[in-house]
Amino acid sequence: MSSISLTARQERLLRIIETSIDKKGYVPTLQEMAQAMSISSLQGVKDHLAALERKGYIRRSPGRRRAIEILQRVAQPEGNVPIIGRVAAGRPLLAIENQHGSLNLSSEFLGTGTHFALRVQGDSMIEAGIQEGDYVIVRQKEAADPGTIVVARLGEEVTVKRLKKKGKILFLEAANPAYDPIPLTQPAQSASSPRIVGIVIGLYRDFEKKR
Amino acid sequence: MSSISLTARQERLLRIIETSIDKKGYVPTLQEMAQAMSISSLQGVKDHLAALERKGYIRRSPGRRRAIEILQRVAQPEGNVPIIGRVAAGRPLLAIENQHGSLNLSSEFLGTGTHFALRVQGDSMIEAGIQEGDYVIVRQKEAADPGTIVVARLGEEVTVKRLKKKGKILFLEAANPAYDPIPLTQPAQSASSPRIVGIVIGLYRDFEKKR
DNA sequence: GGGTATACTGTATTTAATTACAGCATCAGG
DNA sequence: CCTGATGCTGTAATTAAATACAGTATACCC
Repeated sequence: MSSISLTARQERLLRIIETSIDKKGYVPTLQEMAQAMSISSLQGVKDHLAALERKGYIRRSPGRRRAIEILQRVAQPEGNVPIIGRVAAGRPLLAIENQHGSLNLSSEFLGTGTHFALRVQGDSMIEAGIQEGDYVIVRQKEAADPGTIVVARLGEEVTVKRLKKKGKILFLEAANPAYDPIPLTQPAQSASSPRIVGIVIGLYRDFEKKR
Repeated sequence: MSSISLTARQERLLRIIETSIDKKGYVPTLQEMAQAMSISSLQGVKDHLAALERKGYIRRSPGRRRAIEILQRVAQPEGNVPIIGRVAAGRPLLAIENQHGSLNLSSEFLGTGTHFALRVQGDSMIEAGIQEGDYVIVRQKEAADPGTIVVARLGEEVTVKRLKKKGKILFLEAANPAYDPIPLTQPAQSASSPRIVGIVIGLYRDFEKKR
């Protein structure tokens, strides 16, 4: 899945082309790309395109107008949620380590913010209707309201829990009574203390292939 | 949501443009459209484009090449699942009456066939982890294997049930024991007898806005 | 039965957009 | 310190593709 890396300018150009296709439905002209890149000469754009083609990100049809096909995207298209295999415990943002594919949801379901999907392991949320193997759709956020189902990081582990408030202390509670609630210090006192990563806004279950 | 209807030829041209954008990422030329439509003159294509623009389906930028923006699609893009409000009891295929939006899923989750999404009403499948308000993703099919969760039509009603086999007779069984199993005659004897509409291949739950 | 929309054929013209050519500056690697 | 890649400027030439113009035929509506 890894591929030849792009320079900053090359990546910017590819993003410009991707955006135009997503928003308008057609490929921009060299002139438009030059303007968007603040380049006064078309040759500069051509050079970047040649580099993108050489690196396997696009395919051009020489001579023909508007004929740039994108083979490999750099930006996620709108509504595309990456499915994450493992979540790294780096601070302050999550590093998306293994991307196991993607789920596409209409933006009316997503709302604003950065989203990712996570495969649920274990049965800790079975009473909330979340089963093992389900994909939870998560919006990245460091804070949440009590009652919300959140994704939290506990050391190296990432779990799905319900946020509860007892008195003035917030707890991460599993829907399964076999698990003990975990107190949440807020703001987090150390790098290793429990931390909210995001809130669960959706769930997808695949009845066919339980991969 | 209703719009000015297209003639057969106009609709075909719009589909050709949509397909090119979906598959290649760019708009076809008039020459390519003419070839795909089996028209030898470009003027014929231009006339159709003018009609499509007049009816509000596309927007063109006069003089500029490749500049056709689609404002209203006729074909669902790949992976797009319409959310159905009501399912008409017409035979033999379902008539999609009210479209309440759409859900977009990567084709790796969908597989082949015609799909739609349905909002679950009632708690008849609560023990299978399907809750009221969930969207079930359905692949249209008239037959299913025992054990599968299916969508079936019972008179004017459409319900989600599990297909069970007892001896040689197939039953539609709710996961909730409060409901009685319904025997399924196969093949269906009359227009009003229970009929399988499709199989549930996925489920989406929205935790945010319970619309 | 005249007016308007659809659905084309065929050729000529124009131009939007790509390509070509000639150069220059910077930086990293061997 | 030479070589190759990146990252540009600027002008001229070329051409892919849209436009323009002139017709033809059918069908429907008032």
